[in-house]
Amino acid sequence: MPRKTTEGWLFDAYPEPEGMRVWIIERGGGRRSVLDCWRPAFHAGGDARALKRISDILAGLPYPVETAWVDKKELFSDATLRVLEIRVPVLERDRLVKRLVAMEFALYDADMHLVQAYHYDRGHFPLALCRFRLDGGILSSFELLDDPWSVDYEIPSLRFLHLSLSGSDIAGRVDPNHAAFGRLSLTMDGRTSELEGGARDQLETLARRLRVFDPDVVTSDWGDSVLMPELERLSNEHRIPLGFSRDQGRGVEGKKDRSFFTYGRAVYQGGARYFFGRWHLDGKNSFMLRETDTDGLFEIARIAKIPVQRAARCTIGTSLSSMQMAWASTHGVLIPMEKQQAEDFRPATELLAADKGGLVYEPDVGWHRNVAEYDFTSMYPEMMVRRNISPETVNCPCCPENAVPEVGHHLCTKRRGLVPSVLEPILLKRARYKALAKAGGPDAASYKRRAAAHKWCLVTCFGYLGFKNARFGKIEAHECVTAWGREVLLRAKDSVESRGYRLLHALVDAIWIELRPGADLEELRLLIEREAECPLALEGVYEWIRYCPSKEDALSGVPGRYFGAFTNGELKIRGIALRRRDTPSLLKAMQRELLERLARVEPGGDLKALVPALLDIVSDYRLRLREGRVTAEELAITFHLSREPGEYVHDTVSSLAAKQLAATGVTLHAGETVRYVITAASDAVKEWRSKPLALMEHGLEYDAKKYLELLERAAWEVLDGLVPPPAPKRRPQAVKPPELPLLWS
DNA sequence: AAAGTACGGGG
DNA sequence: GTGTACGTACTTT
Repeated sequence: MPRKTTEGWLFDAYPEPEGMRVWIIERGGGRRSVLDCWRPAFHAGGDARALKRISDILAGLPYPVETAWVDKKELFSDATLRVLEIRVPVLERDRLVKRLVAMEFALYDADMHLVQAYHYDRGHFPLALCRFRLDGGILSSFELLDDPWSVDYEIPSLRFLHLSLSGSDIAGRVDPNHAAFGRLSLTMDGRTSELEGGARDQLETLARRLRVFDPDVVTSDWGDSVLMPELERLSNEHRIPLGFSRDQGRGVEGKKDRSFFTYGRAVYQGGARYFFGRWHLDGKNSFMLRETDTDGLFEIARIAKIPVQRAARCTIGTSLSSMQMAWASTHGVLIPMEKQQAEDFRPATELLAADKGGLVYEPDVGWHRNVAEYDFTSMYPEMMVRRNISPETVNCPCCPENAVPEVGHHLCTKRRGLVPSVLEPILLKRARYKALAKAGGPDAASYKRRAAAHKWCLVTCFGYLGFKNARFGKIEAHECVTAWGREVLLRAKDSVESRGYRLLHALVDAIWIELRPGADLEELRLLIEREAECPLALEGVYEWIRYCPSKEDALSGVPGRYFGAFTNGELKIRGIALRRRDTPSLLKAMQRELLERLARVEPGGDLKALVPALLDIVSDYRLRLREGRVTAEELAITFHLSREPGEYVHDTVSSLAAKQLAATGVTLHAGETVRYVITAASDAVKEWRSKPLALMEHGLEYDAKKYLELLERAAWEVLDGLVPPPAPKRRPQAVKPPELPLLWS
């Protein structure tokens, strides 16, 4: 058997009966697969009797089992436990674990994703550069030449092939679920070609291109939900194997589609299609790809040790979980099968104090000039790292004196927590990427996307602490974070006000200060940062900023609704129609035009002087609506289904649009998106009230009166406070959108 | 008046 | 293979 060493990147890994099949992209360009005879380990604890019973079961298994006694740490108690380490063939683990769990044995490290467990155990990660020692087809050892925390790692030069359906995005159709199956397009080396001929010819061409070009990555639009399933069907029907997997012995693995809830909204994920020895990445079914492209995706795969195809499709919570498990695994800490920690009992009064989230002030409603905004950078992760907040460090038996403000919890000072240990390198790496991006250069954009990927990890980490199903979550730890966050903001407020500045607004991790002439911004920043004990950055100085009033009560403000222009002319907009996905793009464009005009005011200039120009803008849009100079695209309302169409109780224009689509045979899931136009908002015939773009065959029909109403509302949202309030008519509140002739004539 | 429903955030 | 916030605005019944 030939022995050799080769330098290359660990490209793919998946289980086989004898171990892990590993694909390597060699520095010289070769693609080869080898077998790593690895077996996963899990651990069993319990008393002597229980372990004896396990030994008996293991002895009766028809395959080889390795066992050893090892000492491991139990995370929450910090106790050392002697446990039985069990190693079995990869493909046997899940069945054995299921059997032992059913017999109520205490198992650890037993339900991790197998490929992730492989990476933790071996100490490598996806896309790691290694020197591999090969013994024929066997991977006998390797040397890691890479570091997941390095910022300037090399990525192998990958061959991409992009698959899409032409005609799948036509006429505002959101995805091909709602359109006919189009023609297949291939893009390689920047050249796109449409496949010609009937299904047979197209399949043969595709199979040939895959074979000849041999891509490492097949990217697609809607590959998971539509393209791959359809190609599979055709491939079976015409008996033309496509060879998507580079591994000749493997087909394509399918995962079922699902709808789930996250951040209070439904998400629909099309069933995944995984390849072997090659990747399939569906750009339309991956949050990470959409947000951060392959730069962020590879970054996540490397630090979370999750295979790239999977990292593309899983939520960041899963990636974060993996980082925590990797940390536990390398630090000899036992990983529980599922979340077992119950919430500690607390008296009702404490619960009340602890349940508050971030601190929120009511802004000083109105238009303001010369305002500085400072943000605490990564406030929650910073608190976790700085204050050592982790599920196992909360209310430890040893440090009652290290109290957390308000909530009645305390934190350990003796033992470094798992969560801060995992977060600290992420915070540092993100800061390095941000600095590199700021420095410019050819890779600046790539660094920026990697920093964005890290940002998502940091954002998620806080939420995950309070998630009841998280393996390492604990609600008390979550409460400590928000409590410290509130303390930081309170200190900042005191710090600002004690220097005689006026605080206009404060929101979780941001503060807005009315500046005095000659104020030293950096001095102020340092002062607040020192007193609040959290890193602070100047977000910018506003030439003007408006805090919008509540529409229920014109005298009170809404914390998250404001817009302003920085002195450099850039806009920051929050909470108004322009920011909402369900606002027609026509109205977004109008609001943006108004705001951009306002942003061009000369320093210290009079905003009210711009009113005539602003009213002209509104008039133009109004006229366009009246004269029909608008497209369906501009009027379309994008609407996110929170349930299946049939489950809606009320017939809103949105649910009616969804129901119409469903009636034509389109299966819509919670979490999917429908775009529609309001055709006749109050028509007695409900199906005539709105129309999905996908069903729009003839000319555009729209409810001009309704859209004009929405337009006035959107215009008013920006202009309120600059133009005189409309005379009250039947409705007494001055904040209601004005009647047309009164204000705009 | 009450209940149903959608949205944002982070950059 | 997983975060069912939480407050506001608007609509339907």
